[in-house]
Amino acid sequence: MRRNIVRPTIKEVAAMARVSTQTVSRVINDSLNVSQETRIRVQDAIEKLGYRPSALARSLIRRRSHTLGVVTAGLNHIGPSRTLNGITVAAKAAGYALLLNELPRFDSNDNEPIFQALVSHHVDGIIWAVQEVGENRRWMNNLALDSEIPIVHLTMEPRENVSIVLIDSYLGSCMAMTHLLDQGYRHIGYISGPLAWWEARQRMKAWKDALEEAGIGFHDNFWVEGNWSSASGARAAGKLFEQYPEMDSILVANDQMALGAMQVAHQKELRIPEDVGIVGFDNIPESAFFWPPLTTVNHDQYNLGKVAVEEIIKIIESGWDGLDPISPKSITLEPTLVVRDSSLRLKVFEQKR
Amino acid sequence: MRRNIVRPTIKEVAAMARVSTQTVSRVINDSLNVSQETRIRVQDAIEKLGYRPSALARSLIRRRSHTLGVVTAGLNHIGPSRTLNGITVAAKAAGYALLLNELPRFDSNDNEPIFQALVSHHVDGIIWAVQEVGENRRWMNNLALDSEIPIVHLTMEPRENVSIVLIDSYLGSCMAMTHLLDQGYRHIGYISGPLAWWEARQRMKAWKDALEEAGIGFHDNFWVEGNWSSASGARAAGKLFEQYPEMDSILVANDQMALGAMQVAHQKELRIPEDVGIVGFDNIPESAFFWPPLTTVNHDQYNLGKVAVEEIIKIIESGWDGLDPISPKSITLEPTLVVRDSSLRLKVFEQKR
DNA sequence: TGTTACAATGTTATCGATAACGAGAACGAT
DNA sequence: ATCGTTCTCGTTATCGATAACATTGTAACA
Repeated sequence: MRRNIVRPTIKEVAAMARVSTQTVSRVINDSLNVSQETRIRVQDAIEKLGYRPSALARSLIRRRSHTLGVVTAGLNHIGPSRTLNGITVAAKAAGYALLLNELPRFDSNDNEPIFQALVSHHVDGIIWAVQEVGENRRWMNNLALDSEIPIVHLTMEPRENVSIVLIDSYLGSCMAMTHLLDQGYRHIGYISGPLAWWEARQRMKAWKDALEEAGIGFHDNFWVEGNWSSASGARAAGKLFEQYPEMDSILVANDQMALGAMQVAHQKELRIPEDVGIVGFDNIPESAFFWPPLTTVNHDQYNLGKVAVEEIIKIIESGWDGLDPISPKSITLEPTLVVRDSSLRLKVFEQKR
Repeated sequence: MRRNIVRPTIKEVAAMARVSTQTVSRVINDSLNVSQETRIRVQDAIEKLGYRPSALARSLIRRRSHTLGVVTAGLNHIGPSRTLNGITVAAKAAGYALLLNELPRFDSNDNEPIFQALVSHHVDGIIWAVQEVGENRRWMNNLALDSEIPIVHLTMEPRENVSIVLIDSYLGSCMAMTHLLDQGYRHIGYISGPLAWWEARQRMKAWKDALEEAGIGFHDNFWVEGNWSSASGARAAGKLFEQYPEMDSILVANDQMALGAMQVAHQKELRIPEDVGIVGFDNIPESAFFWPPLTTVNHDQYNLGKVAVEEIIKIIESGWDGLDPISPKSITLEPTLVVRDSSLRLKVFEQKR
């Protein structure tokens, strides 16, 4: 019953225009060697039938799909979905379709099936938009390096012979620390993301290094590990206030945990930023409306996705045009610091004077 | 230089196993009529060559792609991406691939190109995961109704002969209003989403109806229109406090705007919930950690996506198996109310006693 | 013993397009 | 008049697989 109305194929167009399918193909591909007369006849037929070429058939014969595979994880979090947003926009601008895959967990390492699925769809390139967590890059050793299909990875530790795009989290944390020290905070606690995450380790290392450099030194009581969620941020803050009573500020590895920490501070009737300064990381849109507004490191995940697409398309098209192959490299994007009230202790003091 | 390592095809497997390609095809498709001996020889060859069938070639000959087109918008917002999350999980469970498309704006109506692109990729079905906003469903009149390809729409006004999955926002607002009235609030202001959105109109209508029903009545001073952002929520709350001084509570059409409203309340040194109760909508994960924690309507967008996929697969497979076609219908999911401190005025009064 | 049935396999056509090659016409050069 | 070019268009092979049909061999049955 269904499928009465079948999409017209190139054959029907050819029949209607009384030419061969090859000539129709020439018309839709803007080949020069078609007479004006014939071209118009074919275009009329196309118009009348509502014909659109099949991307599938084209991909097969041209051995080029103009499709990118995207592998992501945790789309229920805002970070990965902002990156995906950047990917969709850049892909559309470049005329590529996207085949989307989401891993069940961030640290999933059983990725050969996904890889195979993408290959079987003849994608021209793959964007592996999954953070490096635990052992979730081990599959690369067996598989991808000798693969003929280009891959760009997001947010993983730079390696030889791999294309990577990432945001410099270490730098972001440094900027946050400089700011806190400038504001006169000296007892700066830290709430980390899960240390299985490469990026969490980067962010934490910068905090530690900055403490050492400032001559403050480091102690295990100064920090607690969370799991990125607001709930874990709240728990971590609770522990920190207990184990580090002199603490006058907290650097937090993401905004959600910072929100949890702020809630705890409110419950303890501590004033932010006078009694405790708070700085987050990521600059989620809501953070400007936390109470008080949160100082945070702006981490442009949209742009991360966009740059990754641009890079992989460069790689694909260079290979296709027979140009010199682009050698794999890491591209590092820089974060910026967004200063808001949650850490502006000096401003409050001034106002009180 | 690149593409030395070409994927093996069924022909190479056939050659290595000394059988016809048809027999290889039988083996990979678990056909019964293959001798044990041959089957093993073929499987060995497959193994040795690392052969995987081409999804592209299969889609073409089988006239079935096992691919769904997904059209979304605003992936930088958490709502759409949670829905997408549900879509990816359900699609993977059912063995379908996803072709992703993101509209440049929520109210984009120039959708024929996107539709054509999906059709040209031979998707088996389309999930139109874009809210109904402004005129963004007008394209359906021209195009989709006589199309042979099944479509499921998310969150749009129920219509005849269209498959729709939606969450009952009207009901959600009603639940919120009942709760506020129970808590003794009588001057309930409203911050709406942009009224070009069908869902925003639903949410608002329930507020209005509940006011009338409670005998409180309605005045234009009682509400302000926002644009879903926290910033607009803050602006709206500012206006409301001015134009509606007796206001003792605000129902807000989403959590982000509620956050903005709470910030304004803090700035005015109003106590929440004693001086002003606040209820949001959506239950974003952060809302449990606002200060105070936000009462809100839980809107399961993950499930929305999941149900949509299950529904479209039912439709696709019924058509494919020649079963009775499933007639288009609306599926309505129910929200729930999550009560937290921002609206619990009675509890605070009790504690003070 | 011939007929039938079925299991196991191969051959050819097909999905919807393009690549590769070829052929006729028009034209100018020799 | 012959030849080579160029333009226009058609024919055949191909991408990587499966559908549809054909063929062979063997066991079972009348």
